[in-house]
Amino acid sequence: MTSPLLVVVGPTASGKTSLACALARELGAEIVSADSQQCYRGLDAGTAKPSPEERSAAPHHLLDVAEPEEQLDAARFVQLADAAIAEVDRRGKRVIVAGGTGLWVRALLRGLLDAPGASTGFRDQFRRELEEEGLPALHARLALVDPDAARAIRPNDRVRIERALEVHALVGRRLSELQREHAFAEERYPALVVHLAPPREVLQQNIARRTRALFESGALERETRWLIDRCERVPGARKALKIIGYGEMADALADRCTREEAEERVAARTRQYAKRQRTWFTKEYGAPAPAWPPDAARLCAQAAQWYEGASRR
RNA sequence: GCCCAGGUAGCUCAGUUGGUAGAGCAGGGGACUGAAAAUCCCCGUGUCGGUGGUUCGAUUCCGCCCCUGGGCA
Repeated sequence: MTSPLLVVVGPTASGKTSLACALARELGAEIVSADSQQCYRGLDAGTAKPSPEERSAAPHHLLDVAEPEEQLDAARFVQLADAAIAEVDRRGKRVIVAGGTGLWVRALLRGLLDAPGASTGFRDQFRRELEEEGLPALHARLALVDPDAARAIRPNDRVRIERALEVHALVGRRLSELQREHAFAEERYPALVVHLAPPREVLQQNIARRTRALFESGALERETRWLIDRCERVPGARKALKIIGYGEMADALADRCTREEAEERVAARTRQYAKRQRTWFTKEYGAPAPAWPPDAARLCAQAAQWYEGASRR
């Protein structure tokens, strides 16, 4: 009933898209994207979304499924991905999951604990309290209701302090307890994970080249102008300026910095992001094979055999 | 040619009333259960431009030299 998944993960600019497309073509598969930014409409070049040509070579799912001002979270992603996988499966085709958002891939394969999503009411209140009392007071409050969570969460990590308090306020149970019970123990899909990780120099070159092209082509500027215009009309769209590239380009357009500074900043943030991804995926799926570039034909044969075995079970 | 201001970490700079120096950024490592391209934690030896002098001791004070800005000729 649960279809087997070939999962391609790796840092940004590691070649996930082209490998996934090549495998999809050979295996007659469709691709489900696990990317927390490419799911938004209008943010294309800036998020390195697969091009129309790539998308016509292999059908992609979960790209362009939300507006930039909407918030797609990990739980919603899992729902959408489950539906997409089921639909592809129904048509008798194989599924490849490709993506760089570690939490989303983990949530898809092993589930999330059972708790409500973000509550705007709670978060507005939290923001007010944060201003009035300061973060240390809120961390101290967490220590009262959930000492284990308070110990595990750094006193400066406002995002996690907020979430832990939120869960406690909403369901009356400790987040630390829910985490202990869940422990990512679900096995939602049989999965073969391919962890792509180019050598550092290759990755840095790819990032530099991609960043250069983003600025040179004018695509980032065009998308940023569109986004800025949207920010003025649609509440909530501003959060997209946090995505690597758009905020920096917005700064350059408003003369808060030069284009060169913006480009350097974008490249640096991308490198840092890639490093966080490498850390996550290495911990999660082990160190990648040192051989580079990956042998697509061999992977393809392996994958075909694996799909075979997995669906026979 | 003269005058002024500088030359300290990969970059931008702080500092040492004389006891060989530290921030931000970059860089490296790590954490991560509905914001995750987010959020957070840890990591700082570098001929303190060169060379003489004064001194127990100079990156710090003095002389000369080199380099970079700016001004005057």
